Amino acid sequence: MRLSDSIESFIKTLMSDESAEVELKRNELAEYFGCAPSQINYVLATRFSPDHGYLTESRRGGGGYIRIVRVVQSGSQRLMYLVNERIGDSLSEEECIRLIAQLKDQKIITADEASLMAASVSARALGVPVPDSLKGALRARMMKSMLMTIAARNRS
Amino acid sequence: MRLSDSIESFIKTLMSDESAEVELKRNELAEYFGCAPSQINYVLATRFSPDHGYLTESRRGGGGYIRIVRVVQSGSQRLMYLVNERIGDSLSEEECIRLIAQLKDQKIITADEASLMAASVSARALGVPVPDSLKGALRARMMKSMLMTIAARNRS
DNA sequence: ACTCTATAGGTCAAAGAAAGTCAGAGAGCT
DNA sequence: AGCTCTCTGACTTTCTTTGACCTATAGAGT
Repeated sequence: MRLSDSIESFIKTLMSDESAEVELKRNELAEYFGCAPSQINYVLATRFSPDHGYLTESRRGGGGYIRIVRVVQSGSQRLMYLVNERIGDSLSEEECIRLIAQLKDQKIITADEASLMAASVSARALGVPVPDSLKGALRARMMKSMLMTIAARNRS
Repeated sequence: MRLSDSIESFIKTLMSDESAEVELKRNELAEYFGCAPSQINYVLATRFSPDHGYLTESRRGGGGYIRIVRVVQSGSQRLMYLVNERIGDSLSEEECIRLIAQLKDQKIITADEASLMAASVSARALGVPVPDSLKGALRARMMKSMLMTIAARNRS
C-alpha cells in the first residue's frame, strides 16, 4: 500500500464521524507516518483538492494547523455539476449573470447573495488592465471558488 | 492554544458586557499571562487594529494604561468609510479577510455572505497568471463593487 | 517652578515554530 | 525505455514570542 493512500484513509477515518471536518498538525502527522512533512502537502494536493470535494485552510507559525473540510454531500449535486463540468476555464460576464440568476431561481442562494456574486464578477470589479482572456479565466475561478463555499455550507 | 489567542479572548470577555471599552495595565496583563510585556502590543497590533474594529489609546509613566474601544458605526457609515477611505487601490488577501470578518461581526453582512466574499477574493479564485500588483488592484475593485451593492440594498 | 527619578508603555530586531514550494530522485507500469 | 505518480530535502514564507533599548509621565523633593 502506498504511503499516500495510508495517509489519505487515515485522514478520512478521522473525518468519518459525520463531523466532515478535521484539524491536524502537519509535522505531527508526518512524524506519525515517518515521512517528510511535505508529503502531507502532496496528499492534500492530490486527494483533498476542491475537485475532490474538499476545502483546506491552514496557518503557519507557532500553533499552526491544517484544516480540511468535506464539501460534497447529497444536496449539492447541482453545484458540483457546475464546478466540475459546466464551468470550464473561462466565463463571460453574461454567462456568470445567467448562472447566478438560475441559482437564485432555484433558491440555492438568496437574492442578496446573487447580487453580491454578480458584483464580484462585474466589469466594474474587473476593470483593471488585464487581457480579456484572463478576465474570463478569472471569472471561472471566482465562480468555482464561491460555489464551493456555498456547497460547503449547504452540507447538513 | 496560542498565547496570543488566549490574551485576545481574555480581553474580549472583559469587554463583552456591552461596555465596549476596557482599560488595562500592560505589565499586569503580561504578568498574569507570564509573558513579555511587548507580547501585549503584538496582540493589540494583530487583533485589535482599526481594521478589526477597535481603537486603542494609551499613556506611559506612572498610572499608565492601555484603553481599547470597540468602534460602533452604522452599517452604511462603515461601508462608506471602507469604500471611500480605507480601501485604496490595492488590498492583500489578508486585509480583505479581516475587513470581511469585521463586517460580519458588526452584523452588516451574514456569515454566508462573508464566506462568499472571502471566496471571491481568495488566492484560489485569483490563481491566474497575473502580477501580484494587479491582483491587489483587482481585490480592491471587487471589494468596492460588492460593498456598494450591499450599501445599495441596505438603503430600503 | 524645576529637576530627578521611578514607573509605565513603545519599538524593533532576532529567535522560534509551523506550514508551503519546488525541483529532482525513486518506483511502477506499459 | 518512457511516463506518471510518489516521496524527500533544501529553501521560503508566515506567524509568534522574547528581550534589549527607547520614550513619556506623574510625583517627590528642592
